[in-house]
Amino acid sequence: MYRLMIVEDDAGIAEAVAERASAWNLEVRAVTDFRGVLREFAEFSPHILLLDISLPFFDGYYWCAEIRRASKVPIIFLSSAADNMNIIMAMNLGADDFIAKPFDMSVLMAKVQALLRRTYDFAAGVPVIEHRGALLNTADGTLVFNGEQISLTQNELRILICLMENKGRTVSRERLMERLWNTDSFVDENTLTVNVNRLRKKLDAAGLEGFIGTKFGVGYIVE
Amino acid sequence: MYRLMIVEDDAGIAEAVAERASAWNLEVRAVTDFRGVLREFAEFSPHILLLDISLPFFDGYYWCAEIRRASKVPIIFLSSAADNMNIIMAMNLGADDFIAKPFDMSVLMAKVQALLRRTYDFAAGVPVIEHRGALLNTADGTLVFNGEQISLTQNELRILICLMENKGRTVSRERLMERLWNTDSFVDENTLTVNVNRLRKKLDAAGLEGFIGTKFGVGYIVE
DNA sequence: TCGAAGAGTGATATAAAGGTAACACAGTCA
DNA sequence: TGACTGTGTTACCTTTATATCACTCTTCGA
Repeated sequence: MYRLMIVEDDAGIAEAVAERASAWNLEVRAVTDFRGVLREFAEFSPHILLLDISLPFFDGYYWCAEIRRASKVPIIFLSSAADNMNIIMAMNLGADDFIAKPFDMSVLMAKVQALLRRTYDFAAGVPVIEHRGALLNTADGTLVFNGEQISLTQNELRILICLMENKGRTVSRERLMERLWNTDSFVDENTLTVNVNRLRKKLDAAGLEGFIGTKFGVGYIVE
Repeated sequence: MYRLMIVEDDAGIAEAVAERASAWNLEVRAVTDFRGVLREFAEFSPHILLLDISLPFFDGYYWCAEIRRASKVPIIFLSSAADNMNIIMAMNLGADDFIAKPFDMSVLMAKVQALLRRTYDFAAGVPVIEHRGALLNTADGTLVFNGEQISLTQNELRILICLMENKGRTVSRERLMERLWNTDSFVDENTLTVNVNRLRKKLDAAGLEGFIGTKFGVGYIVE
């Protein structure tokens, strides 16, 4: 089951989208704290994100840029200011689509489906990332390798998702910190180290030695 | 270099797109045989496909469905018939986006780039410098040559970036000193020598002998 | 209410990177 | 050629980044 997160200050629209998306069998979270978007994003870890541009406190462009620092999650902008400049700006910030308000709900849903399909592979109905024969199901947070199931904690799962979403590339410790604990609560840097360590132990025990590599002075990598 | 294929019977549009896409460093094929779309598709094997809906012989929906039987290539529809029903239909056929005619060329290009990025991984966009077949990934400090990966330390990376950005020109030791240690802390001049030495050893070991040359009394050069 | 699991903290251990000094070697010029 | 200066090489030491371990605190359910 895919998770959809919507950041939209018009409660009417947010509600309508939520209702319709639920009908499409999507789990929906409508953000209401427009200062804590990053925290909610990290918590909910959606498979797709709908972003309004005009928001209280910070605008959609800001959140898009922030989120793109740590995640490749598909992003669709929803905005009444749908002139060419805004569209181009959004795309350059890493957005995947741009829908003008008011929009037809069926069109939105069709685009959401298309983007989910594009991102999480055509055939599979489940968002699964594979590497070295290990299958990470990002929907329910299970890792399967060699027929055995490795159970991960929240923290371990988030770390692994972030690394596997970016496999082949180094993910900085800073990014992981942001993704796990969003700046409001000050968490020791070492806590990340410890959590990576715990994750590695589980992977090792399952026969996945060296699954997570260290790039000294930079971060971690799965490759 | 990505290949873009456009299926469009208005030669003016096709040409304009081809021109603009070339400027974006895309290889372009404009289909002219509207019965042999599949053959041309197979021949050219594009990374992305732009499809008009109203075409001679068969319409864009037909080709989209045909192509989707064998390929997951990203498809963007271009059409003047951009009502909701058409959009939904296109998306359900496996399209990735739908752009109404007439369209702004910059918007089209932004969407093409976004879709290529989404489909062929975000890696494109990471600043990479090339020389003598060696690729320097400035984001995570790795140098790839002959299939093997050389990991560099912070200092080594900075030196190499500075030299490769100025390839063909001699970079003074003074300038490297400035770039590595920002004047506030007084660092021995020899430290630079040592770091260059360490970098050279890694390059030599990877088969890149003489990658960094010395200009006696001036500085270092990559050429 | 007890115990197990998850999560954060601090202390300490280890490994990697960076800096320094001593000396060797190479270009330059009288 | 020999003195001088710039650069290369090596060994050693300091600093910093990461790993590991032991402990605490919280939550949650039996």
